[in-house]
Amino acid sequence: MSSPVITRFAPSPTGYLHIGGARTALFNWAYARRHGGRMLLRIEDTDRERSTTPAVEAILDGLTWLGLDWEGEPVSQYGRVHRHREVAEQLLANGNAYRCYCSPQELEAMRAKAEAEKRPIRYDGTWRNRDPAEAPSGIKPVIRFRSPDAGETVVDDHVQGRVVFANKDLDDLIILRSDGNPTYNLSVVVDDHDMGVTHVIRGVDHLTNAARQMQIYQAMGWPVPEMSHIPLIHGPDGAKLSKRHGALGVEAYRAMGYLPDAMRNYLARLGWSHGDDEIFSTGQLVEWFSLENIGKSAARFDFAKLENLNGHYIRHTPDETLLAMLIAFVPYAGAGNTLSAKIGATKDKLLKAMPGLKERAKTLVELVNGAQYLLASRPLPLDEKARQIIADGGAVAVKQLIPVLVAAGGWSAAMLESAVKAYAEAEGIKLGKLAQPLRAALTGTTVSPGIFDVLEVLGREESLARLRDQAG
RNA sequence: GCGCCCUUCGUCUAUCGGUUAGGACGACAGCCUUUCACGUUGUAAAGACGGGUUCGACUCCCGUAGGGCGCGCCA
Repeated sequence: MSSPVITRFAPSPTGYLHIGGARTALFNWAYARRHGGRMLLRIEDTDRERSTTPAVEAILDGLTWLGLDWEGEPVSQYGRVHRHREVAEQLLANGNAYRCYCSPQELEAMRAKAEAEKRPIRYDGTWRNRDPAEAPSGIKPVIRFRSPDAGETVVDDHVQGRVVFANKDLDDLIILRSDGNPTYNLSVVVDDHDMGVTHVIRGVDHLTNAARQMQIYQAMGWPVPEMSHIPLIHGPDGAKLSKRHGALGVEAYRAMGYLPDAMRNYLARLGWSHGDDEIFSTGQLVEWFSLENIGKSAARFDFAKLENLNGHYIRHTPDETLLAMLIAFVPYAGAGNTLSAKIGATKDKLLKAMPGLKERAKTLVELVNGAQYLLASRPLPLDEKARQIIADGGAVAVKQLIPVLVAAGGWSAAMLESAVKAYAEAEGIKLGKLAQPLRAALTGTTVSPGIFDVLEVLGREESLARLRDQAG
């Protein structure tokens, strides 16, 4: 029996859960599920300056919204500093680490010089073999890991393949800061080891770290977990994600009205594939997921495709469920909470209109917008100009009434206009005759997006019925 | 600058030496619908470039170009 799979998602709480992190979490989650294992959650909060509690909450929220659950309580990395220090001391004791008394200024100068001379930017090993007796007084040392200076370190990665690093290119990294706090590469190794993580799945930006971490594993005589470094997600323009496009937190996607199911499906398909399958359930994802089918190149985030998928999921969600989702969504839409009361009060009508509504919406935002004609309070709020137009009447008024309706009731202009025209044509009557029923629409009770529904509001049910018969 | 990685339609991808290079989104055109949407049919659209290896390369190797990531007392 092989040991159970344990994966982990280890975000640093310096901001929201961004889209790349969400996908990393999804892959870790899917892999663990696939193999009947567990996914752990560890908050990498050793950077006390930048870690915040709201960020932790945002991450937990995001994961929960996406439906990605983890095993047990989230582990605070900072809560384990004592253990990290202990390991650093151990490394020091067995000669795999040493104290370095270089000041930050010296290091900065070292980097600047290397850059000016177009040499690789690395720590020069000043204190590597220097007698600690020469240590300047008053300077608190850091502890550096003694990286092997010859040979190579090989990362056998499930996604990247066999990646070889020459040890001479890996300098002696700091594992314990002068203030006694551990740094990332040490903490990760210690935690992954102590937590029994068997599979590390994270972004390729950690590939070089993987090599350094392997050296620490080896120095400690610990088994190295299976590594998988997944490609990054780029913005639509191929460049790094920026705030303007994909680098939004998942809560932004929730606010845009995307469904978690669609999100999961889209994210899974971004960089991973199962033949030609495009739309699949989470169950299928779990059943099919494998590291081997993760591509190696970065993928661009494509809103159009996400939107299409989301429309699919909206259409295939049962009306009652969708209504519930809509109600739950409103507080996140940022449109103001007055809507939520209205939706509550309009539940029955909404549910009735849902079949027509959901076919036309690609996001929950569009769904709300499409339902405006139901949500708008009657009589519709009219400005002075609109009032005058209504007071008038006659043929000209129809064309003027349409914009009023559009503005006041949330109809689509194109839809309403063509509906009115088509209706007049079908009835063989002049457009002007419709002024009165259009006025009624402003104070009436209900309409829905299709032409038949708009006609309903015009109060001509009998003609409507006739048209429907004609249509078959 | 040094190291590592990547490169198939506009985008996400399939292909794991032999295919008319397939699918999806998007685009365009038609059908359905007396609107919109949904649905549906079809069309255009790709192996970065140059060398090898091979009977045969999108697929393997080398180089070039382009892109990405890393090189913090950040994670």
